[in-house]
Amino acid sequence: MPELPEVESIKLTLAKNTLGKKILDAEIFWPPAAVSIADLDFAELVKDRVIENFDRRGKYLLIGLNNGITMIVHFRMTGRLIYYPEKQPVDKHTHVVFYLDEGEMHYSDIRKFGRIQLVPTQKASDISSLAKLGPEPLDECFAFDTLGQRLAKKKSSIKAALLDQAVIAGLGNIYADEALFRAGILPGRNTQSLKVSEIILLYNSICEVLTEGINARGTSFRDYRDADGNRGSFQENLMVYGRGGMECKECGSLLQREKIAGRTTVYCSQCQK
DNA sequence: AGTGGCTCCTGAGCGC
DNA sequence: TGCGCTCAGGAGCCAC
Repeated sequence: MPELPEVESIKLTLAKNTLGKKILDAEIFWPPAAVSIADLDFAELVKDRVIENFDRRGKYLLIGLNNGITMIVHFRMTGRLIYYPEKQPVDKHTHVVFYLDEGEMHYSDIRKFGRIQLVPTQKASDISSLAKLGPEPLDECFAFDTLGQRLAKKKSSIKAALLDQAVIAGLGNIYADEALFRAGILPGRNTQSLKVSEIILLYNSICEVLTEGINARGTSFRDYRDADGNRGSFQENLMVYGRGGMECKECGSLLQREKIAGRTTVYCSQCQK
């Protein structure tokens, strides 16, 4: 499931392949995936437009076109945006195809949760899903005290707080569990109970796990692929996610699996306090 | 402001 | 082989 490192990897591979290319046409095979502006036609709005820039906010990918329109992509669970240099047949999960002046860009999504939404570029940061996002964890201005201040306002479990995109943008179930393991903090701990020393550990763990995730070109636990169709490799480094009932790689005790904040959460009751 | 439940979806994995 | 069940989950929404 694309979280921050995966979306960043898609952004980089897609930019490498499609920056400056023109969209000759778009074909929509499953209309709910392609959200247009008001009642304007999606394909008409992107047709004959040049892909000008790429950006990312949290788990959202922003693709700027030269007519003042931005495509905001959220992949949710199984969304993929893949560039093919040659003509590529569509399959049952292909929802949108962008025909470029060189190659094709296919949006597919098995579970149909993801969306490509068109917005006027000037208003992109105002749309509610982007406007409410918390800070980017890898921005230079994001310091541990920023994290501390934002956590201080929460009264939930630390796991719920990390998944809350308004607190910090880009973490999902995988990197939240991994960051908590590295910080040695139990996911069910109330946010208010965290000491400053633990928030510093957590801050460092979040930055570390996301940076390593990006360097590994993402985690391909199951479905994730970058825009070249390649898998990432961070799944090899996972300490807890998807390892419930298995031995902790640090201490050998059995990893616990529990629903916290409605999400399957894996942790080590020995290494995390 | 918090939690829990529901919704959107399909495929994998399991028991029988 | 195949049926039916459960599970996976990001985010928006609603009720409490």
